Parts: sequence; structure tokens; C-alpha cells
Amino acid sequence: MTAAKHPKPTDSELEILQILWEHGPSSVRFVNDQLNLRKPANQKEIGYTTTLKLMQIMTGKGLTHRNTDSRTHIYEALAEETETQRRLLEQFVDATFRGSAMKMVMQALGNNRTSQKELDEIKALIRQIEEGDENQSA
Amino acid sequence: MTAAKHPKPTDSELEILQILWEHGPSSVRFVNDQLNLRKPANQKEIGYTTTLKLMQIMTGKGLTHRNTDSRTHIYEALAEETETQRRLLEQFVDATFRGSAMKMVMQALGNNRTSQKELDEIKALIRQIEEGDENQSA
DNA sequence: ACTTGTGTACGAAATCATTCGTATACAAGC
DNA sequence: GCTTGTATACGAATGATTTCGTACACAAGT
Repeated sequence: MTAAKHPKPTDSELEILQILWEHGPSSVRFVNDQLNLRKPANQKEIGYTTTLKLMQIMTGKGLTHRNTDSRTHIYEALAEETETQRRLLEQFVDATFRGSAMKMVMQALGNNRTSQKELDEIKALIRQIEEGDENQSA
Repeated sequence: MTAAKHPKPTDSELEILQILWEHGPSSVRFVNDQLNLRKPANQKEIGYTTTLKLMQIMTGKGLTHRNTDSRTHIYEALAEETETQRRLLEQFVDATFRGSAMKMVMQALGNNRTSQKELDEIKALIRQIEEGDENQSA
């Protein structure tokens, strides 16, 4: 067990995590600006204190850590990107595809026009899995 | 625009849809039983009227249709399975993988132990995509 | 020292989803 | 006709998430 025990982020929390993952440790102001930049401008702006509150809650939950050295607190994601995605993906597959990751992958490949380059990457990955599989137990 | 205009189901609604998709048109009683069968028995049972209410709401939203000919109403999924999954998948990829279906597929293949049989299926699918791809752009 | 700009703290409203209590209807068996 | 078992209807409690109002702190410029 190396994995940390971060709770499941809510949708809004996930949005914030995405920004922290992408830009590294950030202030509330920065995160709030980013959030609003993403909105298609027809949607209502997210207030500063809303974002602040969320980030405080997230720190309470252990999803983020904050550095309070300077007056402007700097928040950093504690939940690891890959690990979090893995966990969410698992739940999503269960709920939406009744546990069949295959069906989901088929959907993802079938529906979106996947470029040849991407297909090649997947083929490479499959090859890799098949090879590295010989000594793999559970 | 061929796609239907079904609203996004909530988590509970999705659970119910799964049952309707799997078993076809059903009564509230049946759906409720199925829901409780799935629970690991340590969880609290879902009350009958809870399921009833949800299914009524779903009918209101247009996710299901109900036949009231007999005293026991029979509900049928209106939201199409594949289409619904496609839509949910799209949102999920956006929220969790910042839109990169590739990354998600890699995760799905990499993390879960995917069986050789499944890998073969995916390879077949890729081949299929590549062939039918000649006139496809990005 | 005072104003202004920018920050955090925190309670509580607003929203949305879930759950269920309770009223009521109806069919079948007695 | 009355009881019993099983239905639906619907308002309202609960619970979770999101949003923000408002209070207060602090630094910098004047």
C-alpha cells in the first residue's frame, strides 16, 4: 500500500485540482481567475470567496496543503493526479458501464475520431502490456 | 441533430437506468428489489417509495416512459444506453482528464489488469478503425 | 494615523439529490 | 362489505455541495 488515502473530490473540487495539477502551487486569486477563464462567459462568474471556501474545505479534507508563510496563502495539490484519476475512473466505469472497462474503451475509441498517431500509441501500449505481462502476477 | 434531448441522469437515476437497460421494462417493485440485491448487505436498504419517487421524477424528466394500463405501472427506459454512456463519458473525460480520451484509455488499459482476450478485442477494433478510416480527417 | 486594496475566516443561505412518512386507491379473499 | 396486501401520489425532512455576505486583518501609500 503506497497509495495515500485522499477522499473523493466533488466536481468543483476536481476542477480546482485540475488547475493545481496543471499550474502547480497557486494562490486562491489565481485559481479563481483560471476557473472563470474556462467558463464560456455566458455562465455566471464564480465569486472569489466561493473558491476560497472550497480550497479551505479541500485543505480540511487533505486534498490540498497550504503554505501560510506569506499573507497570500499558497495552495498545493496533495491528491496525486494519476492516482485520483485512477480512482475516479474505476467508479465511473462501474456506474456507467457496469464495470466493463472494455466497453468504455470501445466507446472512447469508436466515437471520438481517434487519430492514427493516437491509435499507434495505444498499439504500442498494448504491446508493452503483453510483453511485461509474463512475470506479472495479480 | 439526430441525438435525443435527455437530461443528464443523476447517480441514482443511472443505477435505475442500468436495471431497465438490462432487464427491459419493469415495475417499481422489481427495480427496487434489484437495487437492493446489488447492495453488499451491509448497506441500508433502499425503501420502496424512494425508488418509486425516483422513477416518477425520471418520467417527469423524460428519462423513462411509463405504461399505466395495469394497476402496477411498468417503466421503460427512454434514454438510450449507448447514447447516454457516450454523453456521460464525454463529460467525465473533460472533468477528469481535461478532455484527453487518450490519457483515459491509457489509464484504463494500464491499471486494470486487462485480459489477453480483451486486448485482442481492442486490437481488432483498432484494425477496424484504421481500415474504415481512409476518408476520415482529424 | 487613515484610507484603500487585497487578503482570510466563517456562518449561513441557496441548490440539488435522496429518502421516506403518510394518505389514499384498489383488488381479492373472507 | 370489510380486511389485508400491494399500488401510487405527494409533501416534506435530510443531507451534501455550492455559493456568498459580512467581518475582520494587514500592508502600502499619503
